Amino acid sequence: MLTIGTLGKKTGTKVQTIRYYEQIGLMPEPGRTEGGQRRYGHAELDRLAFIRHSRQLGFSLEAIRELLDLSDDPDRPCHEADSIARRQLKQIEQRMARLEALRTELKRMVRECSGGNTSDCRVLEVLRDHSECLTDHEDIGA
Amino acid sequence: MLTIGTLGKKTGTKVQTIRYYEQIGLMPEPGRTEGGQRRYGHAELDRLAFIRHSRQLGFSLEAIRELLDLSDDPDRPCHEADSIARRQLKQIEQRMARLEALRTELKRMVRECSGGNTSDCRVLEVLRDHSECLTDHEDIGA
DNA sequence: TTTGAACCTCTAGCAGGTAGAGGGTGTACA
DNA sequence: TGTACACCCTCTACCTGCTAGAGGTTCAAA
Repeated sequence: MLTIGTLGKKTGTKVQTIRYYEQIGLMPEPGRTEGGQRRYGHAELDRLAFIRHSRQLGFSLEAIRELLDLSDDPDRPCHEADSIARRQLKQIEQRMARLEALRTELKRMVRECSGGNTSDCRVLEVLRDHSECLTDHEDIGA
Repeated sequence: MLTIGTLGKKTGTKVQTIRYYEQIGLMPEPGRTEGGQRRYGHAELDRLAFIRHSRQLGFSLEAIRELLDLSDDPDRPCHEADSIARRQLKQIEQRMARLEALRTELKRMVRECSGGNTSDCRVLEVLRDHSECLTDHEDIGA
């Protein structure tokens, strides 16, 4: 039987985060000692490892919830899991494209910096003048 | 004199967001009509455009606060603004590298999906088994 | 003058946690 | 058996960067 702290160490998760996952129903309510402390078994360790790995791949908690539901039911067809993963891949590719555009603009800004005073700083100037901006950024999220 | 709605349209900012920027001290308290409605001039329009453009380049509100302080003082040396921009560029390059690694792993997952049942789904299997994971993801942020 | 779009404040909510207060538990060691 | 102290508990509030809605007021065109 594992304490919450041990579980946290084994999976690289903060104790508070494990309790948070329990609160939102992603982790089950574990058994308790007489004194009320949580004790976990292997099933919970596996489940938490699954969650953490999925988070590291950028899946949202909602997507992970779906994936966990799927993996609880071995007879459901695989394409649902596959399509969640594809969706995730697409999101990541979109984010990368966006970051690529930002990188180009920032590089240009930095390259053109004169090293003088802020009054003729290229960085500030570029930020002030949106019309020089080549990229169209619809939304701001990372 | 511009209403808050007009300012919002000109800069692509929601009205609530402008009020939020005022609340956190990023935008100044503007003049008001007798009835209490906000009215803006050109200085505020420029300032908001600066903020929005910086946000679109991924700068945090704190970084923008620094940049605005710098640009308010034309005699300060430029290298502070330059280093904020370089920091931002670095962050973006780190994020891109991270996303690149995730993309590789997700692509592998999706490619290997059998199309059968979840019981032998490659996607779920990979998520369950962290040891197959080639990348080391320190933190999860986007 | 009337209509109705746009404005006002205030509070609460989103993701995905993190931090701290104030107190209880479990166990190793003497 | 006592005691130290690391770890656990709940609860609440905070973080970023907004967004939504309730309930009410103002402005400007027709």
